[in-house]
Amino acid sequence: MGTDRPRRATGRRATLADVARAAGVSASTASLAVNGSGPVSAGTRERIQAAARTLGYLGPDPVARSLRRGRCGVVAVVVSDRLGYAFRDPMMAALLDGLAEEVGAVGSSLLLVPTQRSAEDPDAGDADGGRLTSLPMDAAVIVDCGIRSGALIPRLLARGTVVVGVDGPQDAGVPVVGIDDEGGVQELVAHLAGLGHRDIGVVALPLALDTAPDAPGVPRRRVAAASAAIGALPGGRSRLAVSEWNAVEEGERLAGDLLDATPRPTALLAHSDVLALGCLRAAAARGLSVPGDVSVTGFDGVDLHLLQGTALTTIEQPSGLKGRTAARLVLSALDGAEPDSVLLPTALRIGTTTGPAPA
Amino acid sequence: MGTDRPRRATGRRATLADVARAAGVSASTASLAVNGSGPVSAGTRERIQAAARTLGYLGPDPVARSLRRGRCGVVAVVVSDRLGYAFRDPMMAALLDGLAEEVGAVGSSLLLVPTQRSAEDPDAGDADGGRLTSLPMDAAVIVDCGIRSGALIPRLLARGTVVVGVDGPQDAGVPVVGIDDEGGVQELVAHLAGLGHRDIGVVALPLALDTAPDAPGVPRRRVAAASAAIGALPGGRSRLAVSEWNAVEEGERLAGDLLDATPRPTALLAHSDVLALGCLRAAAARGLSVPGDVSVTGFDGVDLHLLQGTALTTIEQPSGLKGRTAARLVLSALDGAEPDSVLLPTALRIGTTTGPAPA
DNA sequence: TTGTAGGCGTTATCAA
DNA sequence: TTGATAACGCCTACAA
Repeated sequence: MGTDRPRRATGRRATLADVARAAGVSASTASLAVNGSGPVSAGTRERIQAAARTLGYLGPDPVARSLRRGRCGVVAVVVSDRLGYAFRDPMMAALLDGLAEEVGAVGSSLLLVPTQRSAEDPDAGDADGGRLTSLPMDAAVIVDCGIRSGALIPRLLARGTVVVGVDGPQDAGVPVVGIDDEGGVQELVAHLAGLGHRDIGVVALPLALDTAPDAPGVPRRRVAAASAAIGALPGGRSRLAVSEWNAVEEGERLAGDLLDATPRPTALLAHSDVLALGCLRAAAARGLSVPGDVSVTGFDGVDLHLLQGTALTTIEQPSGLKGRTAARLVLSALDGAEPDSVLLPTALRIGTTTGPAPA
Repeated sequence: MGTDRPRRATGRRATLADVARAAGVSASTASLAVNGSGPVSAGTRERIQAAARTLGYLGPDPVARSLRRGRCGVVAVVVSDRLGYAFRDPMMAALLDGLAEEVGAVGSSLLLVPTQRSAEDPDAGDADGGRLTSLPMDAAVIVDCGIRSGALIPRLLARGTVVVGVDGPQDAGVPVVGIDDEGGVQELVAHLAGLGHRDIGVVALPLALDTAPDAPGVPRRRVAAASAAIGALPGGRSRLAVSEWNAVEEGERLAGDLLDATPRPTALLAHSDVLALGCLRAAAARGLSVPGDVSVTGFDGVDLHLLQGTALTTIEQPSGLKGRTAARLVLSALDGAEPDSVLLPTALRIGTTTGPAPA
């Protein structure tokens, strides 16, 4: 457009300089008065405040202040581009809630940054479309489950942005808040094995959105752990179905495929509660009883609000705490510390969806 | 671990001026080259790019650019402080998805701003804790359902921020994307009345978080419409239970109270699908069959992933479209237009949770 | 207690 | 095609 006038036609908004001029003081004094950040005599302060009111001055411009201070009060959260699905996962809801609570306590807010849709080459330099690095932010939290991080993290770090991972990535030089995924899967398999299950269908989180194979993220870690644990059972057999995204519909579709196979697996081990809910629906749609005909396990321990006293057997993880912990790592890194990664505890929660393998 | 101190270790990050100096050109030319926003000779461009690479220049600083341009590429979404619950509402998920999609198309992102927790006086000047007006943003989308807006909107407008409402507030001088709440409730009541229901329990969204009574938001509008419509039935009787927040647990608690009363209402009209799910759970917990003993209706038309072929009777509203529409209003207002409010269509969807009133 | 000076990093304007 | 200049609005040493 060319006109050097970013503002509205109605004349510009009052600025601190205007206030200072009107009050007959210098801009620096006005700044002190407005921010309460220095000694100002009562009379001067009042004159300044009066001038501010008269001119309709609404406080310092956030952008200008950010430029000057080097901080803008924004923490980015990099999530899957499938926002609609990401938000429908109660585990993500709790995570965001925890994050927002902690960063909000210091006056910062969360900037939601979906990864680019349909990034062909995840390792391309602009896997993030250049967008992430052109938005104002003090720090970025990478929620690894469902993210192709590509060259994102190095670029953010080079910029001086604080980066914290959730559930990954490992070995990227950033602190990560995570859980023992492998341990959790092993517990589930052991539980099923104890009930006599040998033929287990695995409904996995989307591998396509995982980090690179050599630095596996949540989906690959859980898949590998499940294959290994099931394969180690005497007579153990696992069949893998990989979802396109973490959604109930996907769980239902994949579980349907697995349950229609012959012989039918006696248990389904889903890698999220959301996928597990889909498994339950698939079983119900086929008239199969749970756990009579087939056992189902999830992972996350969120409240799915299942009807009639059904409780999912799952691995509980502290999602809200995860968010709060990630926020604390962010804040301490912004304070100049170099926080270490954190591993949070999980627990097997046995519900009503697992039982003895049918004969 | 390791040596990741890309920040202050070697001094400041490379700036455009550094690149220009290294390439032996002026800052303005460097800017043109870096942004591709003007005529630069091939040779000069290459020298500049080489210098940028050498110095590790990563592109313009977003904050400085924002200050200069007067735009920062951030659209705030003001939501209930109960983020954990807000996000667990599939209707909010769809709304955010739609919003993110449209604003993302022009390179902007969403800034999540929860309203202040426990604001005593919603009309106080700093009902937003001063936070909203101290964060960088080009526009704000106020999701009215569950928000005390207080003095927020006037303050944002005074700042020159574009403001768009979703579901309200009416008459605040900002364009609003909404639906016909009253019409929807009336359709539901008519449907129930046609099935013989006269004694109807109403499970309402949190009024406490509503806008001022004289400019009612979604909760009050739906409550008023329900009272009026039920009261207009011959022999019609309504009982009201108001939730503290929009969550399944709340619906369950309130529906429990209503169902335990004598005489028991023959139908529950919940003002959101999430609350309705709670109603279904409460009925199940009491061994009441739906719709045999009690009918249940919701509002929103989201997919609750109910088990076993249960489908909620509800009012469908186009949540994703709502988000996309709000985004379009934002973008056109940022372009200098003065967009009008939009009313989106709804439709009654009859499921399996409503049936004839028991004798 | 107040004012002066300088700069945060970028980009629009205009002249060369 | 390039460069000099001037903001954008604010804040903080430092000086008075």
